[in-house]
Amino acid sequence: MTPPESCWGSEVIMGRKQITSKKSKILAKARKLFWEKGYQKITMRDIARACGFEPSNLYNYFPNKETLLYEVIMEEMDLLLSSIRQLEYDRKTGPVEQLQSLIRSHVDSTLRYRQRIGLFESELRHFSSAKQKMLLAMGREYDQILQRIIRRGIETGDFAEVDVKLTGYSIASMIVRTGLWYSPRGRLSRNEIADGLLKFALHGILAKKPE
Amino acid sequence: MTPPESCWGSEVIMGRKQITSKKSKILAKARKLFWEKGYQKITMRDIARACGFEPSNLYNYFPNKETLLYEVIMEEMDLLLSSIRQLEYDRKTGPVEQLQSLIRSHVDSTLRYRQRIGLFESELRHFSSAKQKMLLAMGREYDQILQRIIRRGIETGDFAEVDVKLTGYSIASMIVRTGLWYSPRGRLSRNEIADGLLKFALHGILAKKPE
Amino acid sequence: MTPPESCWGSEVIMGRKQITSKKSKILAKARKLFWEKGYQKITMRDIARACGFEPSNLYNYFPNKETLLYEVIMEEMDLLLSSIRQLEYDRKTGPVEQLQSLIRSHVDSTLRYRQRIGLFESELRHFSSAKQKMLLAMGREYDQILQRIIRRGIETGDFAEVDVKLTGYSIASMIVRTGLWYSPRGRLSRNEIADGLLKFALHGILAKKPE
Amino acid sequence: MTPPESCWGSEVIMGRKQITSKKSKILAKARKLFWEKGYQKITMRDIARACGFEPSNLYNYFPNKETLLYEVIMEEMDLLLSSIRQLEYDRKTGPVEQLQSLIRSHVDSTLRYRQRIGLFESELRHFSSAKQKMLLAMGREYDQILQRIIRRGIETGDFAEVDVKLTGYSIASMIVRTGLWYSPRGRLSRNEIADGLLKFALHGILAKKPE
DNA sequence: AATGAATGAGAATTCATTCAT
DNA sequence: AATGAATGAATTCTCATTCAT
Repeated sequence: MTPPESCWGSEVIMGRKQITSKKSKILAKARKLFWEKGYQKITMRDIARACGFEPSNLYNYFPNKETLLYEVIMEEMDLLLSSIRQLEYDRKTGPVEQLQSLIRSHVDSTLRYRQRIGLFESELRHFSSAKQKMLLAMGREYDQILQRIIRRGIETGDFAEVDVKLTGYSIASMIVRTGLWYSPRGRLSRNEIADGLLKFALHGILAKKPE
Repeated sequence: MTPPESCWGSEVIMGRKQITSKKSKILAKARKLFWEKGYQKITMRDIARACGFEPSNLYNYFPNKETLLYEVIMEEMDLLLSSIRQLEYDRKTGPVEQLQSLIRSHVDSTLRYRQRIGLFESELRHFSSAKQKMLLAMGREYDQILQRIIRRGIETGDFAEVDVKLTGYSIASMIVRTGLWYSPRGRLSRNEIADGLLKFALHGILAKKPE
Repeated sequence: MTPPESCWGSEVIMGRKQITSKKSKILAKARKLFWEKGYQKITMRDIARACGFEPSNLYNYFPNKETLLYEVIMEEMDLLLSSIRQLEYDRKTGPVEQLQSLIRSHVDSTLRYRQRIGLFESELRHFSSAKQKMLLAMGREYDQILQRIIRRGIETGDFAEVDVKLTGYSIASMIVRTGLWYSPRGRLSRNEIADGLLKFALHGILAKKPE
Repeated sequence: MTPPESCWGSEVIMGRKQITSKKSKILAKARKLFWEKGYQKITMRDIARACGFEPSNLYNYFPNKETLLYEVIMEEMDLLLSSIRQLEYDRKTGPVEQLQSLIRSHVDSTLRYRQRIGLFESELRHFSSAKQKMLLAMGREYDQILQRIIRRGIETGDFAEVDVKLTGYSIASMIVRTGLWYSPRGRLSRNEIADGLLKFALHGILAKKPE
């Protein structure tokens, strides 16, 4: 899975398109259901029914339920990471713009499917340790990218001397949990949310006291 | 629920048979387990074993597993709310101090039991609608208190004209998710975390440009 | 229990009145519940609650649930039998009047508590064989009395030469199942039902062809 | 439900996979057990064992135990009704013959499986109200047919002016409860029972007084 | 006479999964 | 690729009952 360069890679490239395209259809249905109700509450039957066939057929595509969840999460993380990886080595744009870019990508990724938080965090313990490692690695990569941006900002003098980790976690947390209250028909659009979060992350809440 | 004087009050009162003591012992065990592994993964047998008796005995105290979870969450929310409710009507201390106080209470409440996020959010749908309403009401009360502090800060000119809701949610999110990475033996103490979050919430990440 | 002569005997006679009176209060509550919902659906807790105390206390009066049912049934059968036993040896009244008397007693006994049939028949297999024997004996006694009336009627020439058993069972069946549809506020009173059944049992449904 | 031609019809039809055959085998086993011991005493394990597989497999055919019972009863009622429905519109045969026909059908239906009364009546409250309605409707249909025969008999002058409902219920009751005492090796055959009941229903018990 | 705590046996049901076809 | 039949392990929950007090 998870080709290094592009999140689209794996399924479009090759000859046996159909298998993979079927797989990704299942993944899409499963993703939706997992987000809506949570991994544990969704049964293989639910997923199969959503796909229009019988549960046993799922096992022609995925060895078990856990793997299904694993691939759902991987695909998502992959998507997110591939959209922010570039920031790491991009020396042209300043830290503020980088942060803005990361927040936008992450907000988008988060709010595309919403309704639940923690598909990642709260189900992590279901996985075999090999898969846990993979997932944690991707989580860490995200954290690294964000922290690197912060660190660079401090170096350039754009950012204050904050606790890098704490700040990184805080920013990520603000973003992830937008999924809890966001509604497509709500007061704020995704972009407005992203901008609002950026503003808060940059300036905090305090009024600028005029000297 | 909310005992009038102290959060420990109700069960310490002596004379009669400390009605709650057995129930609250069970709740304590259940709380620990739920936080550690998540509601779904914990069985009634697990809880009973932790209590030193057989599963069926649990049903002498709680009509079902859901109610057990409900009471665990209620107790926690109750504790948190009772420690920040006062802030609402406190006109003596300024918004910054109020925010500080709220963050400290919430961080403490969050990190007392840790290891899992979303015992509240992610399990909400298990509940009967009556219980959902109660829990949501408590969630809303928390939000109201936090937002009122922000609003007041804007009125007094201490805070900038931020989006009150978005900011409130963001602050809460930062706090709640500290549970994911906090470790009692980690680099940062609870107080340091609370202070770090406050600082970030107040000033954001941007360096103060000297005019 | 079940003293040979009178159905009132056991509890009124003696010194330790209170125990027995309490017992019979419990029996009364249990009877009502058993008739309403059936033996299996009624729990000891249901009965205890109806009596205003805790389940464990029931065991101070009855060794187990089965015995409770047993005594409920016995009391009822006893009542019915004691009101028809006399008919057997009564040579003064004719068979028609005897049949009338039996039907009235049985209809009354049946419709006092209604809503369910077969408290007797359908739960019979729950009992230990000793109790089964007792209950069957009482059932047989009822059958004997009814069949004796029929037989005597045939001898006197009042009744036609019917199959005694089949006819006896049929009459009893008609009576017992009135409980299924009888309502205190229905079109027919208990007496009208009893009279209707008697009339049907006597003349059948055929019109009298005038010769 | 009611197969058009014969009560065996639906499952014998070949070509496809005899969809019902497996279900109806289970129903047959379940029917036998329910009649023998009663709904409540029979466990899903009992039924599964009788079928030669594990309990969980039952749930591939019936969503729950209640539905199993429901289908057992429906099948039986259906069979009975389809054998007497025709009587309603048959103007050629007189009321006496119609009554005879109904009694025979019902006695047969009742004594095919015996040993218990009230699989219908006494378990009615287990059902969801939708199912209760269906079952009650079938019960009412039976009552209607029987009462219509009686009413017509009165109109033609064959029957006396009896209370139609009371008489209908009485006849049905006599029949239903034959199940309690009938034995295949007993003194009376099914036909003799049916004839005896008919005779009793027609003439009652009174001797014909010669004028 | 009454109760609270506890239990053990068992019940229905769920569900991921296997496997032959 | 797809399915129907079957399973086994687990899980929640029920309930009569016991027993010390």
